Amino acid sequence: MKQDRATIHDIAKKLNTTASTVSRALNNHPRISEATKKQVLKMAKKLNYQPNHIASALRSGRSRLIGVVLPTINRNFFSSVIRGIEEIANNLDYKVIITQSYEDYEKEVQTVEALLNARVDGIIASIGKNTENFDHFKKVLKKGIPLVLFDRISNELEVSQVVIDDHLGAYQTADHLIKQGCKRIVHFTSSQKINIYKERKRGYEDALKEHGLPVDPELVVLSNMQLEDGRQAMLQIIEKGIPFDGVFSASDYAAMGAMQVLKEKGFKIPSQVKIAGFGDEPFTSFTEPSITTVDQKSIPMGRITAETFFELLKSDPKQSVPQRTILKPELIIRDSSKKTK
Amino acid sequence: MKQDRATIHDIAKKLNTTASTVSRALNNHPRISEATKKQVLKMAKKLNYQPNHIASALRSGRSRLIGVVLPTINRNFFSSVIRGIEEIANNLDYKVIITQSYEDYEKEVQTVEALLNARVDGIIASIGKNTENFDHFKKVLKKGIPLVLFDRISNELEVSQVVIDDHLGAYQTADHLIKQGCKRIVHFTSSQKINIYKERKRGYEDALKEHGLPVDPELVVLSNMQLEDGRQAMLQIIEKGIPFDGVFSASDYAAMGAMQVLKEKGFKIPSQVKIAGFGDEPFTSFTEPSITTVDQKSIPMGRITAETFFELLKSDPKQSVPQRTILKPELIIRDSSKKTK
DNA sequence: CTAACTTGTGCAATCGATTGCGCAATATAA
DNA sequence: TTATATTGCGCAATCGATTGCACAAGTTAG
Repeated sequence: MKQDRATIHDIAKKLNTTASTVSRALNNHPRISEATKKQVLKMAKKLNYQPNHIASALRSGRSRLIGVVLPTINRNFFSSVIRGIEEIANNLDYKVIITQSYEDYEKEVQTVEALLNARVDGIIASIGKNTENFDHFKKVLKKGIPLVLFDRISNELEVSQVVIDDHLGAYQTADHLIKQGCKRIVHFTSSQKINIYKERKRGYEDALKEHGLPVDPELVVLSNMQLEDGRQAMLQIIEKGIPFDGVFSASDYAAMGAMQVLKEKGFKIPSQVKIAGFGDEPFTSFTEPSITTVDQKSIPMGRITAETFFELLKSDPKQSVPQRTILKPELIIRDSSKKTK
Repeated sequence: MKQDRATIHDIAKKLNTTASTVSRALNNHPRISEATKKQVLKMAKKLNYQPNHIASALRSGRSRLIGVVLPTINRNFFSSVIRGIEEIANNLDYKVIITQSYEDYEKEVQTVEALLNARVDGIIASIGKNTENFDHFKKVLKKGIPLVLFDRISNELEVSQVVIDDHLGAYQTADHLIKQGCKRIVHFTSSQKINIYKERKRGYEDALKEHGLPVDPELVVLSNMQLEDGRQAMLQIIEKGIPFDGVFSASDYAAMGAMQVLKEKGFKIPSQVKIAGFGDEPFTSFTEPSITTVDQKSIPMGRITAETFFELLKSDPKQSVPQRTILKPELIIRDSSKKTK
């Protein structure tokens, strides 16, 4: 009784019918009678039949696998997005394969290649920092394989994508700092080749202009925006004696670094200097003072990315137009930017 | 020329040989001559041949897929473990499918079932909080499919597993607090059905005994140990007027909650009360004061889990003995437990 | 020089499900 | 009642690679 794996043939044999009929019955094919379907289902249950997805994938060309490519998984933002993706995919009985590019171009290319070989039904990706050539993604598109990008995107690609409105998030944050009294706001950013940082910087500048404040390049510092980068950047500004009364960092980690240095140097936050970050990293609510930041809506972003993906999957690959979704970020005001008259 | 997907048959045709030979040549079979191998490789490159893993999986029974089951991916510990797992798996050209159980028993069972249907070559899992029946894992073992558990394990299962020495981590932490002068240490823990919390509590108690201090059940609070739970627990202790001079929480989040309440109530940390958590969440180094905690070695844990998995995969399923690896945790001493004479 | 291996390849079955086509039986239309 | 549709199901090919077995040619042993 225990021949572990029943196949559709086993079911067919027991029912004196053929595998074709069983297959169609299980897939709820309209040309199979209700009676037959019922029988098949019953026998399938009795034999504890479990479909072999591999066999199905080979013949049908649909593997029910999605490949996800991202820089690294152990960062709050990315793991939250994956959470959202997996949630939706799981409901539709799709499996999610995750791979990491470690911000390495070669690795990203290899990884995409490997996913194609695994015959995933489509790919969801967030582009690595150092990727400037997009042929590997173009290849995916050319093959007619669904591709959706999120957060880190490229305008070079005609592809569906989901991002937050980085410009708006940054604009609102800078606007908020200004309204709290800041006149000279330091901005930490990173390579302007990366869409999100370019947009955030633009948002910052637009807010300044809107309020008639000068846009001073001296106040803008480029780095990788890790904790240490934020510290160094802040130190430099202070040592150079550049006057400032606010810090808006495009990354929470760099904001934290800046805050540490400021506190060490005896600046009072928020009375002397106000601080805001970006990303709503969990730690921002636990610091002292807690850090004003922008919620990137990572879990919804994952869900919407997955939904976009599945719509693409359903649609005719030839005539579908890339969907571009822009989510609204949310400014989270905390103590680091409180007005102190 | 661009018939996108070349198969081994295409290669065979061009070379006037058969698919068998091509297959063997590509797999470096010893019975194929070097000359033939060279030719095949060359033609494969020329045709831009990409193996179809699905077809290979169907015939060979090896899918090169690993299923990973965990409560939720967007928690630092778990995403770090996955990072480690994916690193190793990727090197060996295996793909990692991740699934989340959301600490839900039914979901966990379904998920394991689904992974089996996807014909993964094996499963790596961390058991959900509410799982008390392990039949789904026993089934995996019975089928001879490699299974490795990490962190949240069960003694009911004869299975390979990778954990940290929770007892040691907790013992060292409690020992440290005592040496810093604590005499009455509150302990936050969770369901004692979960191995890690049981072990941590044991470590805490053993340290007390070792130093001749009483083990007072009044000082032990059970909860889910999220931020809010930590707050509530701390409030209760304070309101009940139970005397204490230290807090050792089996979770960093609850430690944070406790710290917030203590500060709100005017307690001085660490001079009046010393605090320690467990897990080395990123935020613990950013709080004020920074929180003493235990590094769970999540990325190495992921790597070792994967390595254990692949050894299991190589070995004869019938005669392999479960491997149990216990990693040494590392106590990270920060300001929240500094001695203040 | 013959028996016994070793080497190098080909044949054909196989993994398990899907699916285009064909056909009989039944239903509907005219 | 006859012509046309519709319904329900089986046949057999197919997806692309793997692999046990057979066998010819070349090697080695005795």
